[in-house]
Amino acid sequence: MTTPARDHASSPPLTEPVEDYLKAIYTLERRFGAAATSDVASALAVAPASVTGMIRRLASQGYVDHVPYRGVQLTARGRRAALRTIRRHRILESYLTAVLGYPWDRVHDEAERLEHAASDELIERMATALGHPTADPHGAPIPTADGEVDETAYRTLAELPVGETARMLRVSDKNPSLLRYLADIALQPGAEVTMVARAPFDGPITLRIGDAEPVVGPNLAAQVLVESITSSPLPVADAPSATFPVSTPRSRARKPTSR
Amino acid sequence: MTTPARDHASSPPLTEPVEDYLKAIYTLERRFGAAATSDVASALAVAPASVTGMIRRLASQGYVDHVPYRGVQLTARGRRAALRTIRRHRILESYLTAVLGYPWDRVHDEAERLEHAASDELIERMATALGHPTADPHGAPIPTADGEVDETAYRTLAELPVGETARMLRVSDKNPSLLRYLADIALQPGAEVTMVARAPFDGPITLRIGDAEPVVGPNLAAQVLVESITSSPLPVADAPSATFPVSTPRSRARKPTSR
DNA sequence: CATGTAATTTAGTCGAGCCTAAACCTTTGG
DNA sequence: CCAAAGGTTTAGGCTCGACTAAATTACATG
Repeated sequence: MTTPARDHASSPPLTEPVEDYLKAIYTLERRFGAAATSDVASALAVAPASVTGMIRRLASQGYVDHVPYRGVQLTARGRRAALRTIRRHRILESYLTAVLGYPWDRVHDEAERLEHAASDELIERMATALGHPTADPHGAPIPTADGEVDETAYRTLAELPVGETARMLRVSDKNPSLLRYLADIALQPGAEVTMVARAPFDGPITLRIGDAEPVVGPNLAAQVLVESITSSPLPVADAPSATFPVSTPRSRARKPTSR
Repeated sequence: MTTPARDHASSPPLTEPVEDYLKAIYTLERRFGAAATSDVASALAVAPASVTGMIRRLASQGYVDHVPYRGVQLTARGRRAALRTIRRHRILESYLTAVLGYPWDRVHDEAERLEHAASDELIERMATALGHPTADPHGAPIPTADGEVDETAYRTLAELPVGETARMLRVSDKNPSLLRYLADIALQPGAEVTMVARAPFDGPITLRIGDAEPVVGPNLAAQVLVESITSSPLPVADAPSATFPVSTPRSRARKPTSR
């Protein structure tokens, strides 16, 4: 052991913009395999040229691999950093919702700012206070402190065959009015939803949630992730649970295939 | 009423450094009547020339009045901004201590970062959760949401005459090891302390706190603010209070005399 | 009252992140 | 297969907040 390989030493602390870039790249990479400059730019509301500049810096510090004109991918180091920020964000959202009574459509912005300022200690205290939740209020899985996440790709509600019932798992936290509407029709993580009918040509979709039969557009349905309920009829609501759904644990993290 | 005097409209949001400068200037101004460039510099660990630069900007935006070579003072606008940040800081400290179990010697740094990121809504939710405390864990008064603070200048423990008893009110939150020591000898806000003896020539000071008689240096005693107990014998501890002392309300805010 | 010292300000730079405009690849459609 | 269209990068600038070094002011003291 010459150099003790202090590999994941805490590194110099990342700036706020850097954390935001890494988070955005992580998400885009998950979705498309690599993050395009213009997608990062619009995710961060920044000019494409600015992205190129930042990417150069990130690459020089070993957070991303960049093939000019071809997009970026996170290195292991970059991935670790991104997941750390995402963990903070999701624990903050969980805490704000469960403990401080924030409505689920308004936690995102708050968490977005706090995630850069909160110490590891604070985050872990919050996680402990919550009993180490595995998902945030929108159903997004919370990475563990050492960078494991469930990255399973679930189906969207739009893809659910007519007649089938599924459990609502997750929705993006970024659209407050969508979230308010979903709360209205009781389509929240943990809820059971049945595909009653789907009009042709991307027409309206009729669901059953509890006793109600809301009709929603295909765009909305495409934003909601679900998991088919094939097995047990229904194990009832899992507990006298609070406002905040502690989702069932899902499959373990999985390293991205390096193609 | 022509122009509705939207005087304290929220203004453009302040940057982190600006909030830090205003806070530092506020504190120094309270202590010395005006803030000297070099004092601001050392409070913020920044070069004096940097302070001059920032002060120029703050003055041009109406947050401070600057007389070159003579120091700065906050304008009403600057004072409002400073107190807003201070309120955030102190509520955060209170919350972290009372709800999340932070020890009082370690809340400062965390609050220092969060105070720039937390929204008004978050701060008010925390304040509500705590029952709108009037002082933080170190005894510092919490400004109200509309900028009122108790600015009474209390005596230090070092000034307490021999034989007199006082109530410990406050100590700076910035020195963790001092805070740990104070906790050791039970010298915390609300505690009763008696001046037993004071050795001459700034010698050691003997106190009585409960049944113990700790001996402390004059430097320490000078950092602790107290209030003489002249009136009632002692109204007992005010409640089955938590770890966090909700100090008694003190006299109202008072505008600084403009000399 | 002159002068040395300490505090303050000016002058000139720098890096981080952002911008616009212009040049440059890649891809795709004719 | 060639050219237009998009996406990407380069070039050149800007602001904020910091720095050092050098000039300037205020003040204490002999």
